[in-house]
Amino acid sequence: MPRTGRPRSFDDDQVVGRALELFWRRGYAATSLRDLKEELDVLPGSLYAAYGDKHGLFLRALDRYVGGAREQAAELDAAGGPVLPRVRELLMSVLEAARVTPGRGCMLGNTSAELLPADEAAGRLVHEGFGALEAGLERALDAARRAGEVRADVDCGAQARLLLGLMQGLHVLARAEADPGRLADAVDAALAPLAAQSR
Amino acid sequence: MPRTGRPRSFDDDQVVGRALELFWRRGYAATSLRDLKEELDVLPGSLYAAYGDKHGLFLRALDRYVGGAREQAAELDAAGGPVLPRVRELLMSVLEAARVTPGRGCMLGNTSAELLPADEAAGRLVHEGFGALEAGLERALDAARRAGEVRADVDCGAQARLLLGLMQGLHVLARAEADPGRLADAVDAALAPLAAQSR
DNA sequence: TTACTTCTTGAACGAGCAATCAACAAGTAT
DNA sequence: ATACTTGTTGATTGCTCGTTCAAGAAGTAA
Repeated sequence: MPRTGRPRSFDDDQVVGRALELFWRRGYAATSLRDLKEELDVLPGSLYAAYGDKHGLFLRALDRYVGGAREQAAELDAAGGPVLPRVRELLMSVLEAARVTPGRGCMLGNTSAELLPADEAAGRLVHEGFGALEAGLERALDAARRAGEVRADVDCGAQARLLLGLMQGLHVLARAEADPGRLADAVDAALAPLAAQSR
Repeated sequence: MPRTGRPRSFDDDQVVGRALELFWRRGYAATSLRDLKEELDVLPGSLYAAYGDKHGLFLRALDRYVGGAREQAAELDAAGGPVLPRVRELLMSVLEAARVTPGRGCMLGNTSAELLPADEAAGRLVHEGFGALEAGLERALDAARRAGEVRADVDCGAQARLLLGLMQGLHVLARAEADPGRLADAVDAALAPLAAQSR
């Protein structure tokens, strides 16, 4: 069935992507429609016609971020090979991101701090994102345990929650730290007890 | 030297305390002067005369929170006796607080997410608070190591940063979790490798 | 061409915001 | 009592916010 009417003048993917960048960097409330209009080059009326309201656009952007988190989680146990280095890389990338792109943190954690638990729609997406990361970590650790890379007596579920918690905490701490790299030894301290060969 | 002029009609400590409660629960931007006026029973003019502006009052409230964090940190290695149970209690209290008082999190983490690194004055206070907690944890673990409660090969500084990171992460995760208690096993997973007698 | 549908445009709306200020009140000092 | 200092009061300021809307533009359908 052919569509009728004037065609949309902007690219939906691109607008949601740029909106994500803004909401990620400045937060929900601190990002005004004026900011969005100037960064996205889309006038308020069009934004409202396409996404309902500011909150609707935010949810679209957050949903895209959750998709990215899902991909990151899937990569942890995608290919074979050692898992712990990939987990370490994921956590270290938090500190590296804080160094090269300060003041962004994690969109899930930011949203959690700013809008939860009041905003239920956002809460569902954040919960989904955290759930994907936790499940990805647990699957990866479990596979590593079966492969003998991780000690047999490790509770992979608990460890996954520990690592996810540390990851979110690093995002928070790194914001207040002039040199986020100072926190790197905490990552190794968390991973060391997992390795099968050590100790 | 005796003071002259009309005496202040409100109690400074009480006002700062209630302001902290508001900023803690709702965040900086989301707490309006109208909210403050109604909760504190102090009119805008008086607030500005006493604290300069909204941001000044916020810094006073944040400073008080930092003082509380400092006390918590000091209690970790104050009296003698086993340290690990007290550290465990500190982390578990995060989950308990999320259950009984949902949506508050940690004022340091909240401020970090909302205002850092842009707000330098707030940044100094948050850095001070995190620093006090990290130092308190490290001192406590170090004392426990000397007492034989903690394994001799533990890097107490790295562990302190790990535990502080986990603590902040739990604040973030607990907001998105219907049952924060689900995260308790992550706390035990973090502490288990420290204990001298285990394994 | 004409009718119809959808999207864009940009000004405008009411609401809420942080902050101000002149008039007034309540103390102290002499 | 008078002068002086500081605090309170609450209406008001200018501004920014998210949102709306009527008019026009750009496409399809017949």
